[in-house]
Amino acid sequence: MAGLETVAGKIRGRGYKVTPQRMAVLEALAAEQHQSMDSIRSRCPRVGLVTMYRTLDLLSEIGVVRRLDLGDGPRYELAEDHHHHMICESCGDISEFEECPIDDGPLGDLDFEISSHSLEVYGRCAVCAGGERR
Amino acid sequence: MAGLETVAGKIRGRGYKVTPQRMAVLEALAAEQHQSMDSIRSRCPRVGLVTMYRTLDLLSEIGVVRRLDLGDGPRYELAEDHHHHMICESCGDISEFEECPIDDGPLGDLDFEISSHSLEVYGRCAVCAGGERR
DNA sequence: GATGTAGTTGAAAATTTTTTTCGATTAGGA
DNA sequence: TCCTAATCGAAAAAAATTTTCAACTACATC
Ligand SMILES: [Zn+2]
Ligand SMILES: [Zn+2]
Ligand SMILES: [Zn+2]
Ligand SMILES: [Zn+2]
Repeated sequence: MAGLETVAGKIRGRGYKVTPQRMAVLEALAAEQHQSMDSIRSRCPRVGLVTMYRTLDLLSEIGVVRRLDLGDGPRYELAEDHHHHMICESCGDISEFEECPIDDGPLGDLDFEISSHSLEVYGRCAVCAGGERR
Repeated sequence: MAGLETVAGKIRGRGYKVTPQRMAVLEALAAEQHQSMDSIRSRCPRVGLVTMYRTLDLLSEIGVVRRLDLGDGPRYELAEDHHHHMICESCGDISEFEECPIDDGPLGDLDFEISSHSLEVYGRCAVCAGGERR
């Protein structure tokens, strides 16, 4: 995982200040991927709600954090490695996978300059799919 | 495009009633894909806000409508054909493409039972990319 | 066509989520 | 140590979504 030191440097590099609140949010994010606002908040009760919103905005802007829209409210995660999500519609579990069909085999001629993308698959996780043999 | 008659049948088939409000929302949706709540509402001013929310929920539930999360607020579109979206971060234009890397080449072993997926690409549309040769 | 009823509607109010204000506080350079 | 622009957060405002509940209506049945 990219040390928080590195992130601090990125923040300063952009002319922003490294504050205890920002570091607290980063640590909260480092504890677990794709957390909801409430989850993050409960991990750093000292950080005010407004600051929370602003911090997540700022971190997203400088590319350190990624905001996700997985169906229920917004979620956030550290934008370390590129990956995609599998959302279990049965138990709500969210897991990740690295394989990327977009990077692997480029799309045909879309006449569009792609800078990023997101891919989510919905269905049932291994546990919920139960013992049912494939 | 799947006639609205068909949809009416699907609504009745699920035990729901076909009301003027529901048909009005469907017609509004048929006018244009991926519309925001406001856009849909302006196309059927007679339908109350609460009914609007409930109708979109119901239509999503029976699979007639697809709710999209493309960055700005939620958007809705008729779930006719399978396709994906290209969102221009410069002008905000949203366009579609049929090519589907997930259906084409299945993902590796994910140990996950996929029932649906969504894929969005962000970047600059042809217009915004300007004359810049590839 | 008239009747009964469960499903539906929407105004108002309650909640929840996000943004704006603005005076007090602070990180970090000089 | 000083200074100042950046930041913080309580409070209020605004926006988005949901709940209530009494009146209304689609439609199956008679
Ligand atoms: Zn993730
Ligand atoms: Zn990818
Ligand atoms: Zn679309
Ligand atoms: Zn697809």
